[in-house]
Amino acid sequence: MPRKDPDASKSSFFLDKLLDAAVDIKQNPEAAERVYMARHLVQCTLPHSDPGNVNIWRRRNGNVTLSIRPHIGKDDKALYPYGSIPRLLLFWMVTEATRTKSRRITLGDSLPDFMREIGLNPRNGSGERSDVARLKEQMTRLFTAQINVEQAEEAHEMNVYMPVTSKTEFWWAFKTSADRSLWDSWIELGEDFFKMVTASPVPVDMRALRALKRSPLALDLYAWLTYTVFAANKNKANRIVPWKGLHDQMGGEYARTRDFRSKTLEAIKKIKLVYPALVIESTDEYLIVHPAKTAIESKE
DNA sequence: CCGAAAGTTAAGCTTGGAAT
DNA sequence: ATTCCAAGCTTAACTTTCGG
Repeated sequence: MPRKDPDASKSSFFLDKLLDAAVDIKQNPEAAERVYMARHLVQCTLPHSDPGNVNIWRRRNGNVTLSIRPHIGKDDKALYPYGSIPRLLLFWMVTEATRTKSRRITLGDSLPDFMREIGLNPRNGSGERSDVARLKEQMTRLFTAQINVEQAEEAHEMNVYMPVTSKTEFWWAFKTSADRSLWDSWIELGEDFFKMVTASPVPVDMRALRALKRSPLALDLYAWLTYTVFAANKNKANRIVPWKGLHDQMGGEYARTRDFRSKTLEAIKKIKLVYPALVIESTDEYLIVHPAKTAIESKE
């Protein structure tokens, strides 16, 4: 009873999931699963793919520069966090830090539960390409990295160098399913990193993250748009953002801003499915974000 | 602007072996 | 024999470049 039917079922599993999430979010706005991202990390973002063995990695947004100093592995290779997994981890870390107001964050006692919580699938094998293996790799890369924020104004310059974590303890018992618990695995966020991420958290909907998680660009844009709408509402005015500037802060590595622009507009189409209240205008030079309902109903 | 091509990453499927 | 994993394989998506 073979699963044949190349065309019908093939259409697009991923698109189905996106549409399911879109319907759910539209029909059940009150069921939002509120998670947070830090404002600074919304404005400057992580690499999409492995930058390879380079010394440092930078993103600039106006006079704020975010850089990442990677952990150096045994063979002297730079190990950057990249792709969607460290982004999902950051959403989780910021959310837990905000919720508990504590630098120490526990991972719970079950690895599969933890994975589901951050939007990964614990049951897709354990090979090199599985979520478990990639999660473990990206956890190491993210937790051992140092994130720096450099703020330069006319007569004033402020630099903060923040190790993401100061201490970690993991109990990976991967061998058999009975051992698949994290016991009391925990991480302790670096002091300054903790201050930064809890200073001004931006609330987003976990359901949207799960739907967009295949695209680092879409994840970044969704969080950024949520924040930008919030800022537009606050000023009661449209936010007018030059494509060039947006490209600098989250552009992946597109050589031409116009390529970045067209890919971003495609990603925004998907984001509008999970954030239907968005009102966006686009010109050759600018992306214009209108005041609108925020991605999440404000707390009562 | 549009679409094709090339290179990465994500996700599902298959297989083989160990444990029950 | 059946179940459960680990590992490998294949295909779908995504990112980036480039030329018409």
